[in-house]
Amino acid sequence: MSPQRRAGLGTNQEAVRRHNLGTVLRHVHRAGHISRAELTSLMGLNRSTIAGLVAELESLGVSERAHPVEGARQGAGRPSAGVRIAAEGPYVVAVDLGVDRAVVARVGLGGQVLQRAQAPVHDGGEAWQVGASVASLVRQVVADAPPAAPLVGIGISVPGLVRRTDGLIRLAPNLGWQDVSFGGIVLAALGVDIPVQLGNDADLGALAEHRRGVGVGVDDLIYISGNVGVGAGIIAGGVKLDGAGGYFGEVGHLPFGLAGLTCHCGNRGCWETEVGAHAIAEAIHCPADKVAQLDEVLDGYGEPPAQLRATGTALGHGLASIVNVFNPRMVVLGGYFRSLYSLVRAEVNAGLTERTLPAPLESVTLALPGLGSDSALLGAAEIALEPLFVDPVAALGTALVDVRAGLAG
Amino acid sequence: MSPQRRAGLGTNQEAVRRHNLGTVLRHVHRAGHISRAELTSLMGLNRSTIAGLVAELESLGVSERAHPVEGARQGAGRPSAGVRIAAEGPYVVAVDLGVDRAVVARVGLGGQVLQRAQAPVHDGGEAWQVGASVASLVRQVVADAPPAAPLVGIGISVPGLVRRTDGLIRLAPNLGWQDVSFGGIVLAALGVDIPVQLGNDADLGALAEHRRGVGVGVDDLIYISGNVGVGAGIIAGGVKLDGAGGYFGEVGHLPFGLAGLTCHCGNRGCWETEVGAHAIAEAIHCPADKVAQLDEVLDGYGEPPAQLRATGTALGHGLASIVNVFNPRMVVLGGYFRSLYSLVRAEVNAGLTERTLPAPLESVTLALPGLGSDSALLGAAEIALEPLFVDPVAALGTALVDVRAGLAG
DNA sequence: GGAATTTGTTGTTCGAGAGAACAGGAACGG
DNA sequence: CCGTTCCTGTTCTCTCGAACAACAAATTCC
Repeated sequence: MSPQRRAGLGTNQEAVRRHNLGTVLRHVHRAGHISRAELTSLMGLNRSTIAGLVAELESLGVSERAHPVEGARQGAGRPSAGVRIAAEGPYVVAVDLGVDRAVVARVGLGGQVLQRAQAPVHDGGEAWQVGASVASLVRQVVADAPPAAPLVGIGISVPGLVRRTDGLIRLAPNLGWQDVSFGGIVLAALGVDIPVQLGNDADLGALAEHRRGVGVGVDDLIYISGNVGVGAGIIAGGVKLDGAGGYFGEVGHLPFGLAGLTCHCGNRGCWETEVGAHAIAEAIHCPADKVAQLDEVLDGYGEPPAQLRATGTALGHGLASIVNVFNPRMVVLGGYFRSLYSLVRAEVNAGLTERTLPAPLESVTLALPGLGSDSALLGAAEIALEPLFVDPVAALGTALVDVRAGLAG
Repeated sequence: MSPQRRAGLGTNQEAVRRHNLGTVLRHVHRAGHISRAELTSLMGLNRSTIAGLVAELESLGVSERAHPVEGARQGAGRPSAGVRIAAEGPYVVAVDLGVDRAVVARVGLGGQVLQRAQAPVHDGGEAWQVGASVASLVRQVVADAPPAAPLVGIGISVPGLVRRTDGLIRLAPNLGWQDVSFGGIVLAALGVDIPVQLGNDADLGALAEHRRGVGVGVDDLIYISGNVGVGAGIIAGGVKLDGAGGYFGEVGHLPFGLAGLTCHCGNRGCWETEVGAHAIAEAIHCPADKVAQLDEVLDGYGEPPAQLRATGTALGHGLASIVNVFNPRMVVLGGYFRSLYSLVRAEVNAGLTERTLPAPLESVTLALPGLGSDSALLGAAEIALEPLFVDPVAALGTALVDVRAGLAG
């Protein structure tokens, strides 16, 4: 699931080709439209080698020749031909499973959302019901796709703990799920067998912001997600961290709460009891049935009341500990923290500065997501696309070619 | 400093050879004595390719042909010739800078300590004084080395924050240092210019235990070091985490302390105020001048007094949070925690079990260091050896060949 | 003792990237 | 307006490293 290669293996020449082909595609995916000259300098390979790789990608139907990139290089010399994602190229389906709604999108190489659909998800719905409605959304989203374009896979963002090895949803408290094989359920509802990847919403938010959001070029970042529960996704050295089981970054139960309130996990003083959605909702007397739309409620405020300012300070203090431990260059505040931070920015910053050690403080920045509320969705797309960058030929081999017929059921 | 390759680069054929040669050497280093047949299956390369790589390593003088490995394979077939570290092969010097003493060792490929020396370090000593005495220890340790053997580099373990980019010691509270370029000081005292690597003691402990200690084969582990201050080194996915500046894993200032004692960092309730050496010393009425030997004091106890049992519970509770966040497969308790854990194992385990979430708890193990008190020292050796595994030819090129003459000053 | 099995060795093949030579296309300078 | 300069795409050849095949060597098993 992670892009890390197995350590200790040797490299044969087939692996070289695979890696280089995948890396070219990764660059095209990142930039959308890039010149061959840029590819040569980015990858440090010879012009002729790049030409061969680009030609192979074109023959695979994933990229196509394009006009030179606008405003690329100023000066003399022959302009370099562009490479861009093919119009009828491969795509994936991304699913963002929220507490109250599911968003499904068709996302092409390059990270563009080509089509989108959503539907409400009933609280406490059974997994197979949710799976059926997700499958129906998938069919909608895929209906207008070019017939020749292959479907590479499905990526699903889940608000809960996802086991790394097999994508099993171990625990999703806000969905009321435990040990649910949601990937299999969706595939069964669709009646196909294609690669499915699942991930935690905070992890995927971090991945998306790192690749396409405010965190582009930032190799050490943390994405804190407020989505009823509080979680973090961590990118360290440019790599998404998973932990032994896939549960890396569960910061919601760190005991930052001085009041010592009891948490649903059984312990006391968890950070979630201070800055979790339910805690905030209670503090500002927000009705319980609107907790899922807490960000909209917060956006409605002009001036923050004192309770929110105190929450902002608590958020800043908690972030200080997180920064001390993870030493990130950037912390992205996602979910309802996005709205909260806009309201009480001063308090959060003060709380952070007050408690962070000097060394980690000097290089860290707080930021809002560059992808708005689509972070997790686009992160789901990224993990579904990942096989293409590891081995384009193999990934296209397992892709679903005749999508309409395949999903007709 | 970290073994991660720069992302986005292409692989040319020169890089392939470099990588494969380094990987063979890495395996020989790890195993000490390994058969060529094992190398072929581990690396997935052809027999003849491995033969060529091994021949090159032999011609470089880093490995030599050996008898077949004892008790390797049972069954028919020609026994596979062994590969082992050359007797007069390259070595490094490892330095473990402690609070009260410096240990210096000559360490060969394969991780064997070939020679060792130590000297007390005066509390509050100036960096140049410490540097001079370290340099003198280095000369001792190198004196009996085979004259043909090259010195690849120096690795230094420091109890403090080390900046990743240049190895500057940003802050070492227990040495009273701030912004000290200790690597340069030692090199100047030696009068040579060879590669020097510095690292935090907990980080290096984690690295060593992962490669040569209890954590062999465990790709997600945490090493908690108790050395006056409390810190953690984290290996995730088989890679040591550094963070943006190199300060990843500073867990000593997480606010786990319910009593809310004031810490030297200015905040309240830091974990160090509960399980730090000074806190423990105070709790058991240990004289202040023996804090540096806290482990020996603890080893003197037969039955733990109540105060230590409470400390054990606090340690367990803190570890629970750490396990929740980092989701490791193993937690190694180093420094004086080694002695403490042996005394109050039950309390630590109970505290951990009580507060860890079910999912991360089910896969985690507490362990004692497999390398005793040499973890940080051997970790320092590992980072000094690392260049050899990235590019053996280049690393041997920058190595010091005529060591006696070079260090004669 | 012969068959089976596994490995080391040697020479050849194959494939991917590097490099050189040439052509194409634009900006620049006069 | 035209030649120069600069950079890039294209094509062909070269080089190098890994794979492959065939054979020899060394051990176990029957």
